[in-house]
Amino acid sequence: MEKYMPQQIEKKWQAKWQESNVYKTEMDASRPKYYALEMFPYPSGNLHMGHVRNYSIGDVLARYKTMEGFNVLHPMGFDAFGMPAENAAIKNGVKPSDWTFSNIDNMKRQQREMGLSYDWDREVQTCRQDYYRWTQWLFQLFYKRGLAYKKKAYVNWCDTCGTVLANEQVIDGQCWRCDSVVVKKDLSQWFLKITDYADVLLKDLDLLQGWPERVRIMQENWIGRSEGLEFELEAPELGEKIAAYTTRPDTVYGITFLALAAEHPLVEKICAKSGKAEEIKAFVKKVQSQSDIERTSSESEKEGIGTGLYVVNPFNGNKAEIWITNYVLADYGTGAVIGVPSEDQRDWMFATKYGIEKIITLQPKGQTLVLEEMTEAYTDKAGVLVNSAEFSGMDIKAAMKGIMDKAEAEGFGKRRVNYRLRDWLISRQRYWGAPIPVIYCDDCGEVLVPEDQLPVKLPEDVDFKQGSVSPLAQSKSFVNCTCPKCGKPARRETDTMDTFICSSWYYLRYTDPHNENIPFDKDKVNYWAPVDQYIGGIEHAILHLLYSRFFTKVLKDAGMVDFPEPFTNLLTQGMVLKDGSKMSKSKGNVVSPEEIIGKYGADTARLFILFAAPVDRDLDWSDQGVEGSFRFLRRVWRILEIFEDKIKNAPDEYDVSSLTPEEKELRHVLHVTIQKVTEDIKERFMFNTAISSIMELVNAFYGFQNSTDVNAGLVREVAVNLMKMLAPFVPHITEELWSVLIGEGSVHTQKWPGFDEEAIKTAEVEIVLQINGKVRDRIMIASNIDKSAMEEAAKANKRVQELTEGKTIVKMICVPNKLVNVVVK
RNA sequence: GCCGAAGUGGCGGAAUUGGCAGACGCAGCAGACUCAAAAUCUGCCGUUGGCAACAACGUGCCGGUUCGACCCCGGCCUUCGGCACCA
Repeated sequence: MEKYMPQQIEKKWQAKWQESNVYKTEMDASRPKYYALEMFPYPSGNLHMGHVRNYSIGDVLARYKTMEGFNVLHPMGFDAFGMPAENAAIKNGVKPSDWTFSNIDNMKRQQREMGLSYDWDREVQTCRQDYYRWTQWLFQLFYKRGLAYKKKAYVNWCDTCGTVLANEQVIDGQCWRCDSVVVKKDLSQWFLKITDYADVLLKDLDLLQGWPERVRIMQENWIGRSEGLEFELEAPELGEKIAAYTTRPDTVYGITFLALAAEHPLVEKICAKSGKAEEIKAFVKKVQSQSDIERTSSESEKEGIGTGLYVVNPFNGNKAEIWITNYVLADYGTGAVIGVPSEDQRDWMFATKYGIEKIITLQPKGQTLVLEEMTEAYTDKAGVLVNSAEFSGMDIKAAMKGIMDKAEAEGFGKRRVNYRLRDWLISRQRYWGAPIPVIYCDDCGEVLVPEDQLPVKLPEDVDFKQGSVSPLAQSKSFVNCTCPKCGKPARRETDTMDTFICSSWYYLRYTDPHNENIPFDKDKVNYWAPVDQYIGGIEHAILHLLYSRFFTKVLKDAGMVDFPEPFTNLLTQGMVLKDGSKMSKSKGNVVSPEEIIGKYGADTARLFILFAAPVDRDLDWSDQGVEGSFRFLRRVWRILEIFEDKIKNAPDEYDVSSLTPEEKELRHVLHVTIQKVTEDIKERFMFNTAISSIMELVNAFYGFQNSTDVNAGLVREVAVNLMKMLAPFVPHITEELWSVLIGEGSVHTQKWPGFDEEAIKTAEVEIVLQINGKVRDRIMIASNIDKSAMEEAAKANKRVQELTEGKTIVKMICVPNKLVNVVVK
């Protein structure tokens, strides 16, 4: 055998695998399937270590499941629409498509150099017409089902990106991509009605037992369900009823004002009637000029302006002044909030600031609150109602029920569930995305582009000069069209879709990527999907994972898939850090995968990244650690080289009973390792400990490096299983060793090894002897002996005798094959 | 503020169901091989005391349960992540 030369053998095997198409998968209803999926990347141009980690984890699973006998689907593709391509066009004059495709080519090359077992025939690229045609088709499906609509609304606008953003894409009031401060704009935009599915998206989180709990909790919080009462308060001077929503109906007798959002639809009418029109308008203008950060920070000052107009509390006929405020959100509940200063801290501060009356309607048990002595609201949800007409004297629970019943009986209110989740704003005023397939006609209004005319293609005659808003709007050939209904001249929608739409269904397209008639065949999708194991970063906990769940539920309702959830199991990998912080160009701590692979080979890179930390924890990159992984592979190579002749010439079957005690011990270690590695991969995703136990096996193997007369059958057994167990982690070196030493077939198509129960058993075990819980000695005893025999062995021990002399043995605790604890006084 | 996760040697981490704390690796130290170095192989490697056998201490802090606690319970501290005027 020659020296271990990773670069040579890796290139060789990558070429062979590609040539023989070994990773191609076909549907086969007679075999159990396994769908392993890593989140597809944005084609930024180069893989980073996060990708390497992501794909290494997925590849181990895919290869392992294949060896276990599953029909494994393991595809890869590119989330290829988006701003960076367009920015490159603006900056360098490159066409977004050229920029994207050349980046894809480079990243695919890098992925191939990692030795990943993808079925490249199934690749999808969301920016290609054969894909976005179906993205548009799905948009129309949503439209036809009443789930896509256009409305004028105050939306998030990023000036730097020149486009609107979804709520999920605003992080701390800033654009998720460029960190610019997001402002509100009143625009007419397309939305998907994800709120229709809020309830089921929340409820079905229970089905996702294979997801990390924290991700489920994050989604639960994001959806934010609350129950309460919505009721109407009459405003006689306006001739209107104003609806308000509260989760504390028990406090309604304490209402002393009504707070409206600055964007509330009645603000204009209020101005007309109030006599303070100019002041109110000035206040509203000031509020709207504030950024989201200023407006939504809980520390920021609550401000408002009294309108002099009032509403009537329908429960007790009390008058309450209407205030316009900076803290009520227009798009949650009804945009109007009852003010109950004595039982809500924010209302308390607001009322104190503006001299608004406070009424106590709730008293804690065994205590009497007096307004003059209070310095803050009483917000505990416990106590007895006072000043609340027929509800006085009731506890909160009874009062809540009674008050809501009353509102419903008298017809001015209704129980209601509210969600924090808002509809998904999907319009983007950008070029490099899937055009929204809608036409506007002066006579017919909003018309869908007929299905046989899909895709609505992106035009080529586009000007990307910086600052130009919505490049598509400038392409006359794109905008001008005829109405599919009446044939008159019409205009095309010039907005494209949020790229998160493209990524909300790609995992379904992989099951049938070349279908030209429908997005995917029902039989195929129901065979392969849902994804058995999805792997990706925690940063998608809400965005992509919530949108994909929504899509799947709509497609299920449309009869296109039979399953309610797209991803049965989710693994959220940790980040790859260097020197304790995230790798970034600005910090200058980036380690390039290409460089590492060039120096040590892909196997070393994969091994290190899987060994250095558990998959779900952050991993600190260590150049010395990489050296260690490389050393281990050389060590494997060398021990097999030492035994080359024995391995090649030994039979597969041999007489195990003829082994020496030392050889039996090696065989014991082998089978314990098989058991441990199998469990670590299959049950626990603990690849780091799986690798460490393989290292222990190799260490044990080295104990025989100078034993020329060691049993050849055993050596072959150890070598064969060592190669098989390492194969999912380091596919190239194991394939090379397999071809040299075994010769037949590929290591990757071998059956995953089982372990021999007999070999795992041992005649003797070491047990610990404790006195009062402290370890005092260790002895070898026969395994699986009964309790009394263990006690006898402990009592016979010299150390135990010495240390218990003159003391009384209270009791003895025996744990089979582990320990005896002698309790003495 | 609310919700969640984590805290173990010089470092990454292990201990799967309450049962030997520190597997495996990195770094370090020593030996073998070598003219020498590198590479490789072998051994040592939590702290303190001791020639040693061994003893005491030790999993963020304080307390509890237990024969026995990194693990369970109560109360804190620190770090990280998510949400944050949602009425």
